[in-house]
Amino acid sequence: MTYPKPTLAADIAFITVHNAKLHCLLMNRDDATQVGGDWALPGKFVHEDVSLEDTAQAVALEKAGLRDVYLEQLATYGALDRDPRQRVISITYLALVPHSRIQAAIAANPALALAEVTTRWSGETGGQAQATSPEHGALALAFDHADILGDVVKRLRGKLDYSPVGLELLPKLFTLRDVQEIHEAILGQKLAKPAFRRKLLDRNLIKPTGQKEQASAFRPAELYSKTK
Amino acid sequence: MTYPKPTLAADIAFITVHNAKLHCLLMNRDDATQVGGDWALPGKFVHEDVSLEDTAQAVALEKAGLRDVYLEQLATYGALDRDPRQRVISITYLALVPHSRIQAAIAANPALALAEVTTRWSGETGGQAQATSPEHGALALAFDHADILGDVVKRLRGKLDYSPVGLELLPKLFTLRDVQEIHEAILGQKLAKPAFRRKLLDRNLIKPTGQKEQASAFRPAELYSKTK
DNA sequence: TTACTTATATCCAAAACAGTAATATCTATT
DNA sequence: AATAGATATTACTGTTTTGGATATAAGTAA
Repeated sequence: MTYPKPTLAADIAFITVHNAKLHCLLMNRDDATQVGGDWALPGKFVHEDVSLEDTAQAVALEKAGLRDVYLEQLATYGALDRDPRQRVISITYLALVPHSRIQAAIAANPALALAEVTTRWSGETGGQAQATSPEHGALALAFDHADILGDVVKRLRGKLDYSPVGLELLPKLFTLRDVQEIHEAILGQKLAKPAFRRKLLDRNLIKPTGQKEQASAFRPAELYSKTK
Repeated sequence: MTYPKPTLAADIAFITVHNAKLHCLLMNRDDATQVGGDWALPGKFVHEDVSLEDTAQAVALEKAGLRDVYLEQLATYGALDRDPRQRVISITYLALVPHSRIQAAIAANPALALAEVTTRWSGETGGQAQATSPEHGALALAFDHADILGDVVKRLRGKLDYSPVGLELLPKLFTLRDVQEIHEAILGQKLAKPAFRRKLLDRNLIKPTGQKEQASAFRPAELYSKTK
């Protein structure tokens, strides 16, 4: 059977938390025709002989120099006019990466920027997200990537309710405060410390290591690691 | 840019609850080459000039004669060898349809069958699902459709925790028992009646109509409708 | 009218939750 | 060495939520 096939792309939202704020890695588009915004999620086309997962990992490696990132499929976007030049269907992935790893990627590639992600809505319905970076200010997002980023935030918030989310965003050893900071950044609101501690520890997903936080100005917190 | 594009399909899991059991609409494949199983989720190829949502609704209309079904995107499956004949990437949708509507579809198309869906696993990880119909017994599922059905069940169960799921599976008027039966079918376990009532009513997603159930052998229950 | 079945409302104990306060521990300063 | 300051950790308490059981109401059928 032969018929006009649409073009398929895999785009990735590399998410991290920095300074208690949610951030996403964005790429400056140096296309000759700047259609619909200068900044976009890193991505590449899906070829016939490469699996989706491999394509996504290839994006991570080629665009950000990252190996073995935590990936999770988000959704597939296929509106007819999402790219005004040609029909492109985008399979979007969510990548959770510790800030330390993202920093290395940015330093190596000047087209990349780490933008803070904020959302306009407050309820449950979702909506668009906005990206802002210290160097470039508000970033104009290409295609439907503002909608996608909105869905990213929605997914992250939804997962926090039932799932031990956020550990992928942390290094091997971390304090309870680090975890709380991540949850607060994703939810966009402060959480009560004792309640958060209890819920986290009761799930038995992290375990104390006996080691203490280094270079603390005051009493250092205990370091935890994932139970595996 | 030109490169070898993969083929894209939209497949739909039409889900309904019948006799307190979870069911899915499956289609008998009459291909000359019966590769990997006789039964599959209804689907069609995605064309360059049709949106994903429209393609999915077209599947509903062409294969099952259903208009305006409730659709929700599930996930996109793109393993290299999921179809041994050629590379096909499947964007899978979940459709929730009242049993009355499904029945009409089956009567009109002999290639269709409504199969009970059961899962082997019990925990959280997920896994494959099995399809059984009274006429054909255990159905051999094509491609990775057993995995997809497993993800369908997982998604449905996950949504029950936080969302008013199941109302799409019911007619306009329904009893609280109908809703509970749907939840029990999805979760695969019995629920306590008073607790279920409270949680459901406290969410204010359904409202009493003052009307009574018809043709009940004993005391008829009150009929409810969605609040909108 | 009575037995029977199911729907609906009421009640109580157990568990989960949130918020506040108290204590412990470490650093920096004097 | 002692103390103040800041933060981590634990302990306590009242409130809310949950689950299960029970009681009451409402309808059908004999």
